Amino acid sequence: MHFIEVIIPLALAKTFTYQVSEAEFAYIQEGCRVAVPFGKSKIYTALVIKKHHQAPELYEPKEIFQLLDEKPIVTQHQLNFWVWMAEYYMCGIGEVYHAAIPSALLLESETVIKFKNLPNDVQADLTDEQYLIMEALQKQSVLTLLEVAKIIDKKNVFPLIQQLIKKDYVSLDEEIYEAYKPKMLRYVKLSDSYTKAGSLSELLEITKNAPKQKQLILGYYQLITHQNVPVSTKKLISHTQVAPTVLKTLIDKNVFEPYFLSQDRISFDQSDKIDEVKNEWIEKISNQIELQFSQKDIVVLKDVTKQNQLEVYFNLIEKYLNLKKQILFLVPEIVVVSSVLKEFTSRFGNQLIVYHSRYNNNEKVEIWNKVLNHNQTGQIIVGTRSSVFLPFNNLGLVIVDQEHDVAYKQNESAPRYHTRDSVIMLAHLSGAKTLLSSSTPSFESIYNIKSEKYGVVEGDSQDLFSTQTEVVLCDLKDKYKRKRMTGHFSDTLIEEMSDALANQKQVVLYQNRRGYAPILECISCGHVPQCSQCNVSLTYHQHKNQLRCHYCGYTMAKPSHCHACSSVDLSLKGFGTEQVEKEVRELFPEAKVARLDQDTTRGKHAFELILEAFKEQETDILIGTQMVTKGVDFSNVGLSAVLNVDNLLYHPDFRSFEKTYQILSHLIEQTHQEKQSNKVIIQTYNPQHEVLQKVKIHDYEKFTQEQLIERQTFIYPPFCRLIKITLKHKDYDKLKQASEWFYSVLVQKLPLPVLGPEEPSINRIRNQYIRLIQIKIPQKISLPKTKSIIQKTINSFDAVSAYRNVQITVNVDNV
DNA sequence: AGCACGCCGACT
DNA sequence: GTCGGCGTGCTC
Repeated sequence: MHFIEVIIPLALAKTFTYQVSEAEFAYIQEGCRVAVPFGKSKIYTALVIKKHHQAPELYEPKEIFQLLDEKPIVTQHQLNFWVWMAEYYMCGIGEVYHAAIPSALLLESETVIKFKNLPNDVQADLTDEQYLIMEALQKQSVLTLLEVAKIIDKKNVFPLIQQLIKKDYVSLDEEIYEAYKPKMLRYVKLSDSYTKAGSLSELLEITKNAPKQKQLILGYYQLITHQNVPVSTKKLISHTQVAPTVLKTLIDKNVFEPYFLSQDRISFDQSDKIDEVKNEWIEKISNQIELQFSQKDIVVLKDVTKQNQLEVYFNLIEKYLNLKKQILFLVPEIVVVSSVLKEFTSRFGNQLIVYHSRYNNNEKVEIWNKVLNHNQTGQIIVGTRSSVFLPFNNLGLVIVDQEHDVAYKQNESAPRYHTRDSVIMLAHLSGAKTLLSSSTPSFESIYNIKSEKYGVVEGDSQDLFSTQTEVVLCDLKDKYKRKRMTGHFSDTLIEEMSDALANQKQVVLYQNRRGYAPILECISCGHVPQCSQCNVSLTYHQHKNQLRCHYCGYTMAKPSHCHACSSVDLSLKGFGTEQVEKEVRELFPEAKVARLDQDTTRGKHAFELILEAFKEQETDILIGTQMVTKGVDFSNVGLSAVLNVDNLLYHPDFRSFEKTYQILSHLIEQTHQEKQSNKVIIQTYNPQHEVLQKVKIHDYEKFTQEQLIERQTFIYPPFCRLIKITLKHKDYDKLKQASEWFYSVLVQKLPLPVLGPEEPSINRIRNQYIRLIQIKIPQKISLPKTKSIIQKTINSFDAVSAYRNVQITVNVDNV
C-alpha cells in the first residue's frame, strides 16, 4: 500500500492522507502538486510533503485524482520554512501554502470533465451509470462534477470518473491545469532551402523585381550577422521599415518560416553597465561586513548615507554573484522598488528579477520558475515581503533594506509573519547570511546587537544631517494664539515654502491621515455621520463628494442636511491629505501640486507616474502619507514639512515614539543633500517633546537608550514577546462574555501578564464587535510552551457551544 | 474555506 | 403541510 501526505490550501491545521498506485508512488516527489478530491465535490491542488506506507486506521483514504508535476515546484528548504512559519505564527500550514504559492499554480474552482473517446464496445465497457455520463458528454462535451452527480444521482462520483479517465474516454479539462500560459512571440527564420551558403544571391535574384522584399531579406541578414539571436517579426519589421504584408508574402513564398518562442515577460533593457565606483571607503565597509559574516550570520548595517549604502549593497551582491549564489534584496513597500530599480538594472541588468504582489498571476509563475530553475549564473531578486516565499535553491545572501519598517509585518491575514524575522529563519535554513540595514534600526535589532547575537557595522553619516540640514520645530499653540495660521499652515511654513519655490526647489509635505481625515459635523447639534457597520466616523472625500468608511469601504453621498436634527449647517472638520492639497492650491495657485497616497496610487504603474513626474520636476509640491518618506527622489527638494506630528506621536501604541522618530528621521535624511542648506519644518503642539528634541539633534543613540529603559521597566518588546488575540462577534454581550471567559481561562493556565480583554476605541468593524487580549512573554519563558497553552485554550473555547462562533485570530509579534 | 445536514419560521 | 433560513460539523 502506498500513501502520500499532502497539504490542502485551506485554513486547516492538519495534513491529509491519500492513496496512490505503486507507479504513482515511484513517480511522485515531495514538493510536487497533485489534484485531489476533497469533501463532497471539490478538487484541490494539494502539495505532497511526505511519502509513506502507513495505512490510516480510522478511515479509508481516497485516491488522488491526478499528478500535476514531473518535478517538485517547492523545495525542501521551503517546506521546512513553511512548517516553521505555521508553528511560529500560529496558523495552519495550509494557510502558509496558500499565501506562498502564486494562485495560478492552484486549480480553478470549478473542475470540469471533457469528452475524449467513445469505447468500441459500449455495452461491454461501460456500466449503466458510466453510459449515462458518456451520453450526456456527447450532447454537452463538458460537464462539471456537480452536473455529473446530478445525472447519476450519486454523492461520490470520483471513482466512476476515475475509471473513465483510466480508459481514456474522458479527461479533466487541461485548461484548468494550464491556467498559466507563457506569452508567445512570433519569430521568423529562413526556410531550410535557403540556409546554405550562397542562398543570399539566390534570394536576391528571386526578389530583384521586388525592392521591398529585397530590403527585408537584407535586413534579416544584417540582424543575424550582427547579433546572432532569433529574429522576431516585430523586430524585423521595425528594423527594415517595411509593411508587415511584405513579410507575409515572403512567408507564403516559403522563403521565411514563422515559429514561436515563449517570451520572458519580465525582462529589462540591458542598458550599458556602469563601471563600478571603486571607493576605498566602500571597500572598507564591505570588508567589515564580510569579517562580521565570518563570525555571525546576521549583521546590522547602520549610519550609511543613501548613496554609499547602495554602493555597499552592490559591492556585497557582486561578491555573492561571483559565488553563483542567489541574493534576495527586500524592501518594505512597492514604492521603494521603483526608486532603486534604475540603479539595480544599470548595474546588474538581466541578472535581476523583481517580485511583488502587483504582478499578475502569469508573471508570478514565470518568476517562480525562474527562481526555482536557477542555474549557474547567480541571480538577484528585488522584492517586497511576499518574495520570502520564492523557491530559492541556492540562497547566499539576504539584504533587508530599512529593516525597522513596520510595513514588513503582515497583520491582515494569515500567516501574520514579520518579513525580517522570517527571512532570518529562511536564511538560516538555507545557510545564507543576512544583512539588516537601517539608519534607525528597530529596537529588536539594537537589542540583538547589544546581546552580541548580531554583528554590527557602522558608517559615518551620524553628524551630517544635524550640521547641514536644519530642523525647525514650529509651535502650533503659539501660532494659533497669535493668529498666524492659514488653515493648517503656519506663517513660518508658508514663508519657507515660498522661499523654496522661488529658488526653484521642490517641497514635500507629509501628513499621516491615520484618524485625521476630514469628518462632516453638524454645527447645530454636533452629530457626525457614522458608519452603520463599524463604530467610526465617516470621512469626506471631495473628488467624489461622498462619505466613506476607511475600515469597511462603505460609501454614501454627502448628505445635504443633518440626519439627526435636519439642520443644513454642516461643516468639515479635521484634515487629511486631500484637504491639505486643497489648501495648498489656494495658498500657491501657481504651483504644480501632486498627491501621493492610497487613493492616487491604484494600479501597477500609478506610483511610477507620480514619482517620475516629481523626479522630472514637473511637480513643485508633493503631498503624501508615509509613502513620501520612502520612494520619492529628494535630489531637488529644498524643504519638507510635517503638518501635524502630534497625532503620530500620541497614537495609542507602545511603539509610537519609536515609529515617530523613524519616520521623522527618514524625512530629514531624505531632505538632507550634500552641500545644500535644506530645511525640515515640523508643526506640533509639543515642541518640547523628548522625541522631537532628539530628532532635531539626530541623536538616535540617546533616544534608544532612554526608550529601552522604559521598555524594560514596563516589560515591552524587545524585553518580551507579544501575542495579540482578537475576538470578534456581531453580538456585543456575547462577545463580552466570551472574551471574559477566554481571559480567565488563560490567566489560570499562564503565569504571565495577560492584558485585557480590552475594548478597542474602534470597537466594531464590518458589524463585528472586537475585543483584544494581549499576552506578554518574558524571554526566560518558553515561547512554544506558551503557544501550546494558548492553542489549547482556543480549543477548549471552541468546545463551548455558546462561544464557538466567536471568531478568534492570533497575531504573534504584532507591531 | 465550502458544503451538506439539520432543526425552526413564513408561505402555498 | 412545505420551502428555506443559517447554525454546526467535517473534509483524508
